[in-house]
Amino acid sequence: MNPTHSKRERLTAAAATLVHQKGFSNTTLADVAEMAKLPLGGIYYYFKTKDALAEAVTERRVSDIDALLEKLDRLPTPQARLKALVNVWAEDREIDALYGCPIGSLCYELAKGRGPLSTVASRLFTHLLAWSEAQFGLAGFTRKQAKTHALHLISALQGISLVANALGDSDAILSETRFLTGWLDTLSRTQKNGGHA
Amino acid sequence: MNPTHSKRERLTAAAATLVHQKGFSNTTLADVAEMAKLPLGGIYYYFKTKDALAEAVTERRVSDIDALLEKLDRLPTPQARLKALVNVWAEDREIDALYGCPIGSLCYELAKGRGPLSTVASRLFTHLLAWSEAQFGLAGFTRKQAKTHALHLISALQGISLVANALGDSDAILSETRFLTGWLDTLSRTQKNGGHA
DNA sequence: GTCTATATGGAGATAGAC
DNA sequence: GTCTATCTCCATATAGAC
Repeated sequence: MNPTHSKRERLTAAAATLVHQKGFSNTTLADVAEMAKLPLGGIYYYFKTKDALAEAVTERRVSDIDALLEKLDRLPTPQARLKALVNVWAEDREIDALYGCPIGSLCYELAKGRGPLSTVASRLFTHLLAWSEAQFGLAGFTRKQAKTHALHLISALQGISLVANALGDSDAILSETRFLTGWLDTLSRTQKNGGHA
Repeated sequence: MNPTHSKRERLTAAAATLVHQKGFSNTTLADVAEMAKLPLGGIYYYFKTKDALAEAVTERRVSDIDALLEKLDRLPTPQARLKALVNVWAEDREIDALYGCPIGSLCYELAKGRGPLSTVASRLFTHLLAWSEAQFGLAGFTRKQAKTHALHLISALQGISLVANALGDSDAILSETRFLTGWLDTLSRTQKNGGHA
């Protein structure tokens, strides 16, 4: 509605895309302005500094995660939800092999040197981990087991994105997501009271 | 011996440390010169460009990996070697939680945008994966299983480094390395002809 | 609110004395 | 081979007209 919000939205969207593809340091405000079809100086009405733009991009990623998890919450069982999360990586394998996971690569870059920004970035993982941990809990695992399994799952997804990106090989992601799906199945079978949400 | 090599060595060592701590983009040649106790201009006698320095850092990491794997090769069984690899991450957990895995964070950064440099960086993972795959093969797995397991292992180690770095939590690395060690034990037990190198 | 023009600083890279 | 001084470019950021 408000044209102000529309431009701000275009800026964060353009920045999110460019940061994913080229990294934050390699992305110039001129790049962002061009993709958002705004003059360079126009950015500063919406964002005082480049770091403020990075923060907006991070917030946007947090929203993406929250929206995804809400969608997954509609599935009937925790096992189905966890497998659906894994499946998101399988579906995004081509773009992740090209540019890495948008969350992981952002966190890794923002963690270097910048104090305040890295704090915001860490929220991306606390959300994912808390949700996964909750699912494992609902599936009947103890709190400790749920925590360990959630950490393993999210780490594996982040790691395969990084490795596949380094190798430029999207099939690696497919291999690992199949492995993780199998692991989740095995866990369900091992459980006594297997997964009634 | 040659004082030239000594300075070149000091430069790559300083660059490797700084790139790990602050990232490649955030590291200036002035930083490197200062840490290596050389004047800024002196760098250009050894490295024509900043990218050439990045390449030297990457080569250095490749050497580190090769030396590590050679050391692990002296262990009696493939299971012992794989568990020892995991243990390296457990031992390095404090520094990895602070700055991320030196290999993974370097690859992620160099993969963004730079064509030629990312190729060199990918060698870091091809070495690690080939070695791990060989160990799983020696442990009695089929080629396909060995490939899958190697990818899972290296991904998990990379992923936990990334997540622990984002959270600033070295205990996360400890949790995951314990999990992986347990997984390797389970694999051995599942195998019929368990692991005679 | 939006745009143009410009200031400022910093980082990579070079020239050239020694 | 080594060091000092400097150049140039470019990216962030600002000033100020409209």
